[in-house]
Amino acid sequence: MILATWNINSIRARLERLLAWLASAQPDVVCLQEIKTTEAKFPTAELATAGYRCAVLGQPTYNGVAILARGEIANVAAGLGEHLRDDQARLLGADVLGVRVLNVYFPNGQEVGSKAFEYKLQWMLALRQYLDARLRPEQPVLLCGDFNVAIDDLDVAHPMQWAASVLCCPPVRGALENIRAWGFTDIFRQHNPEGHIYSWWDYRQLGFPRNDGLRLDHLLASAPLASRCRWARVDREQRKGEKPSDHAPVMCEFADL
DNA sequence: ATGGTTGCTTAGCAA
Repeated sequence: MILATWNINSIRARLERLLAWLASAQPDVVCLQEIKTTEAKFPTAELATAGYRCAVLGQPTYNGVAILARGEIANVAAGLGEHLRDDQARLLGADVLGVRVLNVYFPNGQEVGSKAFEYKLQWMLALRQYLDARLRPEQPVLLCGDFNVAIDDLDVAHPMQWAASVLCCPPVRGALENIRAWGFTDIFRQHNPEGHIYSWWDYRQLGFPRNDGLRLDHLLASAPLASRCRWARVDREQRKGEKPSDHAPVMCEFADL
């Protein structure tokens, strides 16, 4: 099974690119973030024609996540439930090919010390509580999406410039370690231990041409799933050309699924 | 320190 996670930064602005990429990359499962639209305006028909079923958690203008799959999508669950009650569309869980897939779009946090930053830390703590309450690390679980966190300095082209930012600062990295400690392996890092492979480049300041990027989009797998991972890579081609998202897809393959 | 770019929605916010 080939799975991808991609912050597409508006699915309606990127639909033609998405359809062309699905046809060439041939993923079985795709987790999208920042679809920036509602269920009603989601291009369900176009994706069905391309061979994908969709589970969508939408919101006007901001956020929004969706899971696309060639097979059945079952037991769809939206949000963090009792662990964090709000109206931001940031988490969608579903069973796909025997895997519990959790598609996440973490809050960015804007500035350290801001209300948005406090919300980010609260959201991350609630995610750990959600995992504790609903799932077991002995199950095949994949937590993937845009985490808005660079796990360590191997995920950052210029670590000094970002050390104090909402993407890298110690409280945020600590909150991510708390989530990882539930029972996840960073399967991308496992297969790319040298680091310095990025998934996001700012639109400004020639971020991509300079490869001034960060790895913010992650694939975290529980042990029984991590052991099946054959490879993981970033599809940098999708950051090139006309009107790219500021993120590239991160992909992996699992054996025997 | 600020601004640089993009998308949604149409001025300002979020990233």
